[in-house]
Amino acid sequence: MTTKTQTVCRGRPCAFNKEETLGKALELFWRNGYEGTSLSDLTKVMGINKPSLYSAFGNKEQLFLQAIDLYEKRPDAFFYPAMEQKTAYLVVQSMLRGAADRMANADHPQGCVTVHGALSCSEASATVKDALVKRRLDGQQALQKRFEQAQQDGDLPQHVDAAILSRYIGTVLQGMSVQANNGASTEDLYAVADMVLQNFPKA
Amino acid sequence: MTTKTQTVCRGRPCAFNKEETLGKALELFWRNGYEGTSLSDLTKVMGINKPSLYSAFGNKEQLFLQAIDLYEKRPDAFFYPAMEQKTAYLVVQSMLRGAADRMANADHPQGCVTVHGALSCSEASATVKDALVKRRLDGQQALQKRFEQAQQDGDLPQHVDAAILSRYIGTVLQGMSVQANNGASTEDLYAVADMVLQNFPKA
DNA sequence: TTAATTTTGTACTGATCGGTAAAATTGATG
DNA sequence: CATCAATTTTACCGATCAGTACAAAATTAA
Repeated sequence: MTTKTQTVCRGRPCAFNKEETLGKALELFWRNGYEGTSLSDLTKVMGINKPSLYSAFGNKEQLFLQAIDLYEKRPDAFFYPAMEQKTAYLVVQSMLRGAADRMANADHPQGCVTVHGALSCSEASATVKDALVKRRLDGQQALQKRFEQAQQDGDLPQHVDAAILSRYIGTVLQGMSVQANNGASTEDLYAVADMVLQNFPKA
Repeated sequence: MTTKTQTVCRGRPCAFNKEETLGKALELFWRNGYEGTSLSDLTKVMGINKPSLYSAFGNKEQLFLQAIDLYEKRPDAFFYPAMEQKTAYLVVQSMLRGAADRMANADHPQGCVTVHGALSCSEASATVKDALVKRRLDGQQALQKRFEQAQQDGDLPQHVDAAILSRYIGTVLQGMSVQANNGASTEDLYAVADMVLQNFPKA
């Protein structure tokens, strides 16, 4: 158990910044998927050798899971932060526009790594696939809870089924991830987002 | 160039039905993706040896592309057939309900192989990924043309942007594929489809 | 029967896969 | 300076990857 910044430790100090290195792994997994990324690719991009990678992150699978953790916590994550908007409409607006901005951003791979990381894979990688499915379902459920809260707050009509609405928004977000993979621009995705927002149930 | 049924040929006859065998390859690619499927997996499920596979289908990449061709032409394909409905609304209704039915059908892998086959992959498989992107864009463009026809027919309002509407529907369909991968049932997907249909622009 | 032709099963190729053993290197501690 | 602990580099492991050489088997044509 090593802490990220160098704790006062004996022995040779770690020559790389763990979080920064993990970010490079994330970028690679994001672009090429879990099975499309090899350890040689990883060590090359991360700038470390395999034994360093294994001692710092465990193995390929654990490295991936840690990269996904970083993905959801990184500064320009948009999903969970959007949940803090004041009304259901504003939550969805922030979420869809955030998705349009980020998913087609050329500074990093297109789409969402939670969708692209391991949508289909061999049975050997089932653990990773299941972890991503769980992330997606967790996000959807959190959104459902947010909609239920909005109904209590009075900014989302009572007749709306929060489970179905959150599934619908989740569907659009995941579809936008595929669209970004198709080469859709932020502008293209904004148009889709607006279409959803125009029909969003009003209080 | 061998034709599918046995042409009158010299030499030892082919011991397997090419299209049927291709169907088994499709099922495997569909479930595990292009890179998640190995030649050993393929030969095992197809019931043939590697030299037979190579002489009949070329190589792994060409086998995949032929499997995708089969996918779009198989009896329970839903996308292009839906295009023949009489109005834009009916086209979309048929498309979304067909997707809900087929994508969560337990008789075969969930979702759409055009989305799941190679969403992310190593650069070595870029050809396959690009082929799938092209399929998705082709489908979306065909839908756009259908919407433009509907506007001429008078069953879709003129003010609607056919390009944006087709992108929106494509987004939902692709999102439904991910939802099916998450374990969503046909019922779940129907609810999403209904949500889209309720807000679909009326003539 | 024999020759020609095609597919079959077996066994193999070099390359790469994820993962690790072992020794050299680095730095803090005494 | 010597000791100890951790990380580094180098080299390797068995397994699997996609793809193929080759000869036995099966069929038609002569």
